[in-house]
Amino acid sequence: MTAKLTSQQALKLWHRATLSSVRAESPDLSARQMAIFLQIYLAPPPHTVRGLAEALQIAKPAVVRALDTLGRLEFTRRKRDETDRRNVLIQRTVKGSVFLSDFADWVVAASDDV
Amino acid sequence: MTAKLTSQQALKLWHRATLSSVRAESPDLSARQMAIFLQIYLAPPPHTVRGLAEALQIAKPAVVRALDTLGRLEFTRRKRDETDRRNVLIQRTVKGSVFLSDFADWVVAASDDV
DNA sequence: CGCATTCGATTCGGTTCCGAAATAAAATCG
DNA sequence: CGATTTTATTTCGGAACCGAATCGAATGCG
Repeated sequence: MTAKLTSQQALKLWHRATLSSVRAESPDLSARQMAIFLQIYLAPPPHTVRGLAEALQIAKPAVVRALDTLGRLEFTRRKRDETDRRNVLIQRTVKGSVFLSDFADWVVAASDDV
Repeated sequence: MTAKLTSQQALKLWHRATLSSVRAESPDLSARQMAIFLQIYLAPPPHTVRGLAEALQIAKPAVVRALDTLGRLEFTRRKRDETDRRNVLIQRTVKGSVFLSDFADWVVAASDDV
C-alpha cells in the first residue's frame, strides 16, 4: 500500500514529525530512549534489560538509565519476573500508550502530502 | 506518490529507523537536537538562534546548548552575521550532510515494506 | 549623543547522562 | 552444599542538560 519513500520524502517526514513533537513539549527523549520505548511497545514481550541491550546493541547500564527515565515519565514499568527473579520484565503503561498514540498522529500528519 | 501512513505503519517506520540509527552508534541526539539539525538542513536559510527558538517554540539557551553540541559534532557551524553583528548565522557542514544522508537511508529502508 | 532594545551567550543550582568497573541477588551446576 | 554463571543495578568522575535570570555587545531610535 505504501510506496518506499525517497530520501527527500523521508527527511521531510522526519523533520515535520519531530517539529510537532518538540512544539507539543513532549518529553525530550534521546534516540536511545525512543528506540527502547518503541521496542517495548512494538516488539513482542517479554522485555528484559538484557534483551533490550542486545536488540539495540548498547550496554546494559545505558538501558537501566533509560528505563529509569521512562519510568519517571511513567511510560514504562518494571516488574520482577517471579519465575526467575533475576529478570526484570518491562511493561507498558496507560501513559506510555497515550504518548505513543499522540506520537503516531504526528508522524501520520507528517506523512500527509510529503 | 506516497499514500498517507496508518498509525501502525508510522510507528513501525519510526521504530525501525531509530533502531538502525542507534545500532549504527550515530550520535545519540535528543528530539530537540534532531529538530534543530533538520530545521537547519531542510528549511531555507538564514538560520539564527532566535529564529530556531521561535520555529521550535523553545527557549534560546536551549538552542544555544543544542548548537554547542551539534558544533562539537561538527554537524553545524556558527558564523557571525557581518551585516548585523548581533546575529549568528548557523550553517551546514560536510559532516552534517553525511550524517543526514546516512539517516535518510535508514528511514528509506525502514519505509520499505512497512 | 544617550538610552532602550535586540541578540546570543553565560551563569546558577540541580538533574541526567556517559562508559567502565564493581556489586548484589538469584539461579544453576558439580 | 559450595562455586560459578547470569541478571540487573550501583558506583565513579566527568560531561551535558534543564529553565530562569542575567550579561555584554551591537543596533536603533529619539
